[in-house]
Formats: sequence, C-alpha cells, structure tokens
Amino acid sequence: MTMSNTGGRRKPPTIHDVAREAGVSRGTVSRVLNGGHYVSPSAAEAVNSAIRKTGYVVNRHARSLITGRSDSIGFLLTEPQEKLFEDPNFNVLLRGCTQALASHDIPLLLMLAGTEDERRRLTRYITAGHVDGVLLVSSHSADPVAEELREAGVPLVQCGKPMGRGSKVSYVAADDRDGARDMVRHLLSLGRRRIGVVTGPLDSPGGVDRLAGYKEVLTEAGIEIDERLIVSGDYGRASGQAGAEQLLARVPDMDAVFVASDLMAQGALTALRRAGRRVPEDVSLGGFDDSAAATEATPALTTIRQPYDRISNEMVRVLLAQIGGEDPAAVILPTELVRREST
Amino acid sequence: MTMSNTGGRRKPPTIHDVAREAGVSRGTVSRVLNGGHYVSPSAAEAVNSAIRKTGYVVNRHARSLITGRSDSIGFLLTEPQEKLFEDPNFNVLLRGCTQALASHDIPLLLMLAGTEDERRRLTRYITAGHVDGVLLVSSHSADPVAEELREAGVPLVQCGKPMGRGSKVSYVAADDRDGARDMVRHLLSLGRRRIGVVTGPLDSPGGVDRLAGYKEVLTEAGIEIDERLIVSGDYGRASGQAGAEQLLARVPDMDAVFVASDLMAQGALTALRRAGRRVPEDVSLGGFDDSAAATEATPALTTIRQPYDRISNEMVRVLLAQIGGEDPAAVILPTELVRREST
DNA sequence: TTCTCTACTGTGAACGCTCACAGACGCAGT
DNA sequence: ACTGCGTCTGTGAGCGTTCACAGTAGAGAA
Repeated sequence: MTMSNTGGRRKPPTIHDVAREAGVSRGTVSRVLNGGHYVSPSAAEAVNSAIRKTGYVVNRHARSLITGRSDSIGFLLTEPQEKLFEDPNFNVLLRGCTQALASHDIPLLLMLAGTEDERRRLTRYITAGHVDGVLLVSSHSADPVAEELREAGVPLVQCGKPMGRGSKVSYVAADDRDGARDMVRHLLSLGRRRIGVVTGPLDSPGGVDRLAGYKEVLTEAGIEIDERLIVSGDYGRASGQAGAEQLLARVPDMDAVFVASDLMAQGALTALRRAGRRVPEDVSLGGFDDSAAATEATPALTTIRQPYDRISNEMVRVLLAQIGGEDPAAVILPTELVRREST
Repeated sequence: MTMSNTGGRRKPPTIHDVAREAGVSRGTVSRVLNGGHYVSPSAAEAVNSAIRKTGYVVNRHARSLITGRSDSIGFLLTEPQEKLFEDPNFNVLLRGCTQALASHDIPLLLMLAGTEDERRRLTRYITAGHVDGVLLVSSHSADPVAEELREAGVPLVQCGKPMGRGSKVSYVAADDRDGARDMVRHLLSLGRRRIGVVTGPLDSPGGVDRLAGYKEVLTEAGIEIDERLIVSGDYGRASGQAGAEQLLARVPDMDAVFVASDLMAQGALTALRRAGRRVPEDVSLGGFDDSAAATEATPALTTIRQPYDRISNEMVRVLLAQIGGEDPAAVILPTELVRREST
C-alpha cells in the first residue's frame, strides 16, 4: 500500500485535474485560488478538498506568464562580497528578508554582482522582469545599479541611506545620527571630556551622520570640537587599530573613543591595550552596530544596536508596497544604546 | 534624445519581435537561442544582431512552462539558522554555490526551513517542480527532508556525509578522517604523547570520522587509546571550553588537544589559559575547519582546512550532472593542515 | 531526369494558468 | 409580466516559449 514512486518525477496535477475532481470549471478553481470572491461556499469547499486530495500546487510559471508578475524578488549585492558575508549584521539581514518574504510565499533569489560582467548580466535578468522587485545591499551608497534599475522602473529598496539627495529611491536605515548622539551623550555622562572619534568612510551617509551626531552633542555640551580627535576609517578592523593609534599619538590623554563600527572598535581595543591603556578604566570605548564582534571582544563592547531584524522586515514591507503601486518611501528606524563592559 | 522611461515598466520584446526584426521565424530564433544547430550562418547572424538591437531576454516562465524545467535551483537549510549563518564556512559555501550557479546562468533560491511549517511549505514548493534540484545543508546528517525529496525524485546534493549508509543520496564532503589523521600525526611529530580529543557530535559522520582518524594514528604509533582523553562536544564554543576543562581534570599532564572545530578550540583556549597552561608551550592545540575563528584566536590556531570553495563547486557540478540524468555521486575532497601559532 | 539525402526553415499545437466575457439564476422593484 | 441587479459559473482566448512535424532547396547519386 506504499506509493514509493522512487526516482522519476511524476507529472504534477494541474488546475484541470482539480476542476474535474471538484466537479467545477477551471475558472472557479482559479477564483478560489486567488482570493475566493464570487464563489459559492459549496464550490469553495469542493475545490479545497479536491486540492487536498490531489496535492495540487499552482504552477507559478504558467501564472507568471499571464499575470506578468514573477512573484519572486531579488536580493542583490553589488559589492565586494567577502567583506559583507563576514558581517554578522548582513547575515541577519539576509535571513530576515528571506523569512519575511517566505511569509508572503515569495521566494528570494540571491544575486551577487561582484564583477562588471555579473552586474550587466543581473541587470538584464532583473529588467527582463524575472523578479518583481529588488532588495539592494550596497556599500557604495551612490550605486549606479540603483539608478539604472530605478530608471527601468524596477521596484527597489536599498538598505542604508543612499548618497544622492534628490534620487527618489526607497530605503530603510537606522538612525545613524541619533545613535551617535546617544553614544557620545553616554560617554559624557561618564565624565569623559576628551572624546576621540574614528568615523566611517566620509563618502557615505552613515559615516557622515555618525560624525555629525558626535559633533552636535559635544557642541551642545559646550565642548569645542578638536580636529585632532577626529580620524576616519573604513569600518574594517585594521583601520580601527590605525585610527586609535593615531588618536593616541595626537592626544595622549584622550579619555574616551567613539568608534563608528564594532569591527573597528576591536582594532581600537588592540591599539589601546598595546599603548598600555586600560579599557574602561583609562579610556572608555564605544562601538556601533552591536555585531557579534561586540560580545566577542574582551571587554565586551558598549555599542549602538542597529535593529537589523526590523530593517529587513521594513525593507520587505516597503518593497511589496511599491510593487503594489505605492510611492517610494524612506524609513528610518531608532537605534538603541547597549551598555557592556567597555565603558 | 534621451529615452528616460522613468517609472512604468515597458513590455519587454518577445521572440516574435526578434523574429520579425531578423526576418526569420520564431522557430529559427528559438534554435539560435538553444544551441544553434541546424541554422545557417547568415540566419544566426541576423538573429543575433536582432537580439542585440531589441535587447531581447528570453522569458524563462514561458520556457519553463513547456520544457518542464525551471532552470533554477534551491539552496535549502533545514536547521537552526542562527548558528549556521554565524559560521564563516557556511557563508563561503553559500557564496560559492551562488557563483558557480551564476556561471551556468541559473538563479539560486534561498530556502530556510526552520520550523515544521516552513519545512512542509518548502517541500511542497520543491516537489511541485519549482526548482530543478536542491543543494541541501543540514546539521542533522540523517535529515528526513533529504529522504522525502529523494523519494519524490528531486535531484539532491547534500553538503557533508549523510548518516544512513544505504541511502543513495549524493553528497560532497571533506575527508574528515584523513584530516584528523594529519592533525594527530602533526601533534605526534612535535613530540606530544598525551593527546586529548574533543570530538564533534557522535551521531554525525563528521564527528565519528574525526575521532576514528585520531584513534587510528595513535594506534599506528603504538600508543594505547586512553578513554579519559576523549570527550565529545557539539562544535560550539561553550562545549569546547567544557570539554577542555574535563580533559584537564582527568589528565592534568595532557600535552596536546585535538579539537574537532575551531569554535570549540577557541573555547578550549580559554579553558587552558584559565588553568594556567600556556599554548603552545605546555599544550599544543589543534582545531578543525580553518574558519575565521582560527585566525582571530590568540594564538592563531593550527587547524585543518576544509576546502569549502571546492566543495561548493563540486556540489553544483554533481547536482547539475544529476539533473542531466546521471546517477547520484559521492565526492570526498582532501583537507590540508594549516600550521599557525597554537602548535 | 528522378530520387535520396542533408541542411535548413516555417507552422501549428501545447504547456498551465488568468482574464474578460457571456450567460444563468434568484430576488427585488416597477 | 418585464427589467435590473447582484451573485455565481463556464468558456475561449492568449501569455511567450519549445517541440514535432512538414516542407523547401540544393547537392549528389543513380
């Protein structure tokens, strides 16, 4: 009584089979499948049990062919992927997007556009309508791909604030400026006054905004901005170490550092330790991201938590809305100060 | 003279448009698209330039509808995803598979089956023929999903050796036994004789094989197996720490440990340090995986490199072969000893 | 010439679905 | 009775491809 059916895929049932089984027409089955309006309760019941009995699953290709939708979306990465894949936050984002989409029964296509060739290939693929929309993760905040897709009319949501001010592309981002403000305020509340900063890349809005928040709070507190206490990095561990070394050389009695990423903060930790500074006794150290690096470091890093789980949900929500015809939207989500051992 | 076309996706050209442009029939265009046999050079040239001119991209839905293939494959994760996504090796694998598939112009669908519901939904999706095959990553080495898909006749390649001996499912794995042998031989060559081992889970082939390699080499070297020197872990950091503590308690003069994952080795490092042992002076420590954890640890870990870049390529190769009608295959790839500071 | 073979090309039909339309039915208002 | 309306249902057409088949042209053999 087993139906092992080992090997050789059997032809799946079609909407026709279901219709015959339920004693109705294709049209009625289709109506039940898509919302179920204008169909009598008895017919709906018959169709549903026929679906269960036959194990019917809609053929998305046939559906897409006529609707023009593909009911799938692309998760596009346009940058050096080694770096990104190492970033725990990126992984949270990818996982979150996949799950958020899954709850809408929409598959996610992973697209990596490292080289120029791949970029071209994927742009073609996307503009040909093989996905309904794109979730874009790009470290370049003024990515040409974003503009190209937008011009082609492809619904698009970017992770992080894009650089171009005028460009009408949707995005979801954490509130970098406010996060930085919280951190610097926290350092001030500890009695620190000579607070250094290692910024992110200053050609990205994230880098700029975090620095702006730092400056604002100090100015509000009546502390003059000391340019010797400002160095810029690239979010990578090495640049954090170099940055902290530079700061210490310039201002040996610095009593706190705000480092614009946890990875850089790890590097800064190494530099501080080598220079004989104790953290947090001599120097308070604040990071940004609340990545795995923050808890793995010793001492564990006080940092600013970016709500990547919410970011992914919002990206999906905004994208689906845009696919549904709504206008592009910008969403900025609040950050949260997470206190640990480094301050 | 710009054709900005902002917003509103234009209807893409069809094979019909190309045919008209080239002055040939649909059939000829289709033949050019699929291999180009039985088509005259002049016609092929005309079609190709028409394709370039119109910017034609094949509609995969229409193609799939008739061929029955979907020309896409699924990357299925059946286990606690938080853990896996943290694993750098997993990320290499995902990236490698995506790229290997991209070179065949095949999109990868990311599928996460954490809950029972998702598992059912995805099984339906897969068996309905929405993907041509599945790359499966599962920590359970005897995953019921694997068996279910195999029975449904879905081409499938698993990452890592599956548990069931008889089951005819394709897999690609590193040579765990041989890697373990290399490591233990290395420890012996350093003059170590009281070598402990923290194994992986012993209900998985990887865990079993690494322990087997350890035992083999010791036996070959004429050293008796001491059960007090064997504890088992679960590949996680915490279990490595606990394992090393247990070993030290049982055999205080242990002079080396082979730990079956780098993450566990990090934990073991902490335990050894707390117990006042210097690494590598007092105790040589060998890991497994060559993950990021290995280089981040201080001292950097000597470990066994699993060739995840090659594994991903092989998984794709074997899967495509199987889709093409070939029989399931098992591929075992050689590992490599990477010497760093911990031995 | 005629026949055969090879190389090439065009033409329905079909894949499984949705959509627009037309029709049927019951019920209320005129 | 007729008309109108809202609810429900079936039918044909068509989405863009590939595939099988039929057909043409030219070359070479008989």
